Amino acid sequence: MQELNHKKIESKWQKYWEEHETFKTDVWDFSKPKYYVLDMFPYPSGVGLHAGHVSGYTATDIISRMKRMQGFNVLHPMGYDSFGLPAEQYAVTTGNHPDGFTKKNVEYFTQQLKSLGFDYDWSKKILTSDPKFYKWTQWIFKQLYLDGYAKYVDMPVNWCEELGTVLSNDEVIDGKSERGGYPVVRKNMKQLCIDQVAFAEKLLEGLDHLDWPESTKEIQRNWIGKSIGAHVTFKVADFDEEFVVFTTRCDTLFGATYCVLSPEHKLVDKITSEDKKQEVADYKKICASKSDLERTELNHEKTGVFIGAYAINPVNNNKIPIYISDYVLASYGTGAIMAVPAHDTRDYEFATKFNIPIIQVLEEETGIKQENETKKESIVAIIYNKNSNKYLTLNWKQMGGRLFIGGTKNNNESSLECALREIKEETGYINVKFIKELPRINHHYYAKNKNIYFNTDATPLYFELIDEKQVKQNLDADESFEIEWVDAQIIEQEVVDELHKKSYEYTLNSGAMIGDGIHINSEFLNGLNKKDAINKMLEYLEQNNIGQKHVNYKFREWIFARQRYWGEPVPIVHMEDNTDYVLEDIELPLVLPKLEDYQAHNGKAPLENATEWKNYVSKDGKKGIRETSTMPGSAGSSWYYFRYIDPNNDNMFCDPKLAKHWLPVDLYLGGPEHAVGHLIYSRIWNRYLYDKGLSFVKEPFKKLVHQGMILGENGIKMGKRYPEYAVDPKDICEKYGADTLRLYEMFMGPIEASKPWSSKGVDAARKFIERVWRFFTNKENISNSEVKQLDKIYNTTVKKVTNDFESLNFNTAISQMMIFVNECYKIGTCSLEYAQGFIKMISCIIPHTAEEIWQILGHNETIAYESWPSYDESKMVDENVNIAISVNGKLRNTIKVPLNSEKSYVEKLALTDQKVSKHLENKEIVKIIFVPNKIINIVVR
RNA sequence: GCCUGUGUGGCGGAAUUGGUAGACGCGCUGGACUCAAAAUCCAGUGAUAGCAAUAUCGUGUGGGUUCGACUCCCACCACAGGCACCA
Repeated sequence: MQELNHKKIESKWQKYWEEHETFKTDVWDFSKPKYYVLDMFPYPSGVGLHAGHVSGYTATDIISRMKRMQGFNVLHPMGYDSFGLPAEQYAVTTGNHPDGFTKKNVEYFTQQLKSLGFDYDWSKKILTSDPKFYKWTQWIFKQLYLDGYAKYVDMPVNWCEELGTVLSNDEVIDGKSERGGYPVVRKNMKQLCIDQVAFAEKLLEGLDHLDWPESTKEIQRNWIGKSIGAHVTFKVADFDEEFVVFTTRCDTLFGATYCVLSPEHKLVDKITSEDKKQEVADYKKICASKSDLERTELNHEKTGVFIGAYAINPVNNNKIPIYISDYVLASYGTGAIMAVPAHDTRDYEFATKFNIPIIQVLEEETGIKQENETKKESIVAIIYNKNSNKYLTLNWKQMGGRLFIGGTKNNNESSLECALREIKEETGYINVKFIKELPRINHHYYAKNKNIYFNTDATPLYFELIDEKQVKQNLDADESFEIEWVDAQIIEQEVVDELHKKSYEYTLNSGAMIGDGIHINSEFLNGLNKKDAINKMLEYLEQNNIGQKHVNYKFREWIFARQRYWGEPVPIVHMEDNTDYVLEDIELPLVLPKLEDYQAHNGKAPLENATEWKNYVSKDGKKGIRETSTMPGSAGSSWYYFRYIDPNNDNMFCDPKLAKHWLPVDLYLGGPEHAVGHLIYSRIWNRYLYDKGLSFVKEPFKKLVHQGMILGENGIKMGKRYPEYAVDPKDICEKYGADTLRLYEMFMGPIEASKPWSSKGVDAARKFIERVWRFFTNKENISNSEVKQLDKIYNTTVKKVTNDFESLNFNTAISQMMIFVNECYKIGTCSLEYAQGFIKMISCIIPHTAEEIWQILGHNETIAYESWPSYDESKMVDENVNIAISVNGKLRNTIKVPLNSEKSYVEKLALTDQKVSKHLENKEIVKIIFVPNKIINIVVR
């Protein structure tokens, strides 16, 4: 028997596959069902593959190998997302064109991927920075532009005057540029954008049908941020002006007591009163110098300025003040809101700070509504003692349990007066400090002592105790309770009355009532719940022409231009006559010119320096300047999955017949970090092409799986911080072989989980491969006749491995294969048939070793196209089966009985079993539960 | 704060239409082989008590449903990821 020499074997088979073009896919062969399995293509950095790449690529490799053996025509391609920052940096620092740098890295990457034995069809390799590829990136962009989805839009950006450039949010710190510390302001500028909002609804709808991780779908939904509401128009008092607000709660319009415009709102300057001009200008200045990040900072106390103008509430014609505040974002909705402090936490905060009236228009309802109720108004007073951290309660014992102070209002008495009176009468405390009034509650209850059903409008009030001073109580005859100070825990456990419980809950929240309830103070909405009231109000708004239903998205324009060199040139020319000209198809690709200086100076795009290149003269002699921004990194990756199918087509981005056959991608694997970037952009581009009839699927990626991170042996992310714990796949490959690395990474745990590296685990993987090698290359172990003892384990293994591979549970598939090998060792022999079946399965994970064993077993051809093993269910069941006997759910013994034994038979054995019967002594058997072939449970008393 | 996910031996991790918790691997212990070691093969290995048979406990915490709960329900805690004044 020969030694397992991984270096020899691996290079031998890699050479074989390459020479025989084993994995070349004939995309025009439609005779077999297709299977398209795709990895997120890497950025070809100089450092090469890391351990995380290997786990993802091995997973798709296993699937593609299995599918091929199952008779699918498999497409498993690889390429490089080769435009982008590191190559740009290289150009800037060395002054060399990034092309060579990229080519070198691509070569290094490809060689590494080949050394891992992945079954990529390298004839389909693509590079996004290759003019042959980006010709079509430009072409698709052109279609987007011609169809109006790509356009120049005026939008607010972070502008730094000194640097002369636009900065992204994370490049701005404390209102100053990260580099240089120059002031940054928000400014409107023309930007080349793609209107992704136009696809929002289709993107949301598409998510429902995708086999993707729920978390990723949720991230995309949040990102799109759909909210259904209404636009409502407010007129400005004393001006011939109006503004529109977006609200999801138009049912609360009667409670709108002020409006807020974002400081950037275009109406602000027009309607600000003379005496407020200075204050408003100052406030606007402060806001402009803040970045988005700062503006949305946590625990940021509300600020704002009254601008001296009033709006007219369109439903009741009330004059309400207009403020500006940075809690209203210019970029969301209409940049203006109606504020309903009673039912919105932020508005409540603002209103209490600026002493703006709060009108409650929704009341929660507690208790059960009855016929013939007596209406009344009442209060609930909650008193908190700061010093003891306790609340004052009245313990009514059998008469009603633990309550706060409650009482009915007298005529013309305010809630506060009533509360103070009741506190004094019932408890004798006189020095309490009023903190706040909480939302009113509509409560139904039955008063036993009076035999009356009441419906009370109850106002909870919150007080703090100033001192312990008490006067004599003044109780009615039917009032009998103990006064007790208790802590929050007791309140939560013992205050069960719905009204009092709810009142207490309100003390814990902000003063705004967000929940559902019935409308009050709202004229035609009174008595309706939230949903009905929204519908009725929408009807009213539309009838009276003051608003209409509106759907709003957080999703914004996708800025599609960067002031960088190493990206696709935008095929647009700004002509002398101020028109924009899009290049003809024949003028594509618009090739990126070489430059002497690749740096962006003063925020100007490097291509500004390409003087010759950027000056454009059309056939008929018209002059213009080319767009000098380049496309963002995500452009090429938004459609590359098309190009793999037809990489050399010069007439089209992809032949429609091929696109129709091969898409969607059946399995897409890559890191979760692309959840909202690449994975949304790809869906948008595909959806656009679908609507245009150029793609034939609504969604490009049918099933998506994210591979988890491989952590260092210390459980921390590999990287610069702990270089001693970083693992380079190259070293493992060298020392243990690619097969060991592949097997180990698949055995570590579930593919989606992040898991720590273990060098012991690598040893174990190598050990298992050697164990397989030793057994199956030893001719004495392989029998030409059947080995019946292996029937059950073999068939079970084939079934489990097949299913586990299919669902990407590679760790459990491997463990099952280990069980099979253990069994082979135990028995000492294995039939040729089973040995071959086993080697076929494991060849997906350790292809080099498996090919070699396959050859030793007597084959001349590659194992890659052998048919996948099948299994026989009937051979998977034993004649006998173990049944667990439990007494009151506790396991007492297991017995072996014939398969499908009757209950009566098992019951008799169970009851007379020695180990079991002693647990039955002196007990009465209540019942016996029997699950065939599994368990029998005897219930005793 | 909100959304999503996770929580099981010394470690990586199995097991969910509710039915023998801890598969498989690592580590550890013992045995065989060997002059010896490595490698290999075999056996054992959740905790506590006990010589043992065995008993009790045990899937983040506390309750609940059930003959029976890692699995279902309620509340809470911890960690990870995402969003965050989105009207």
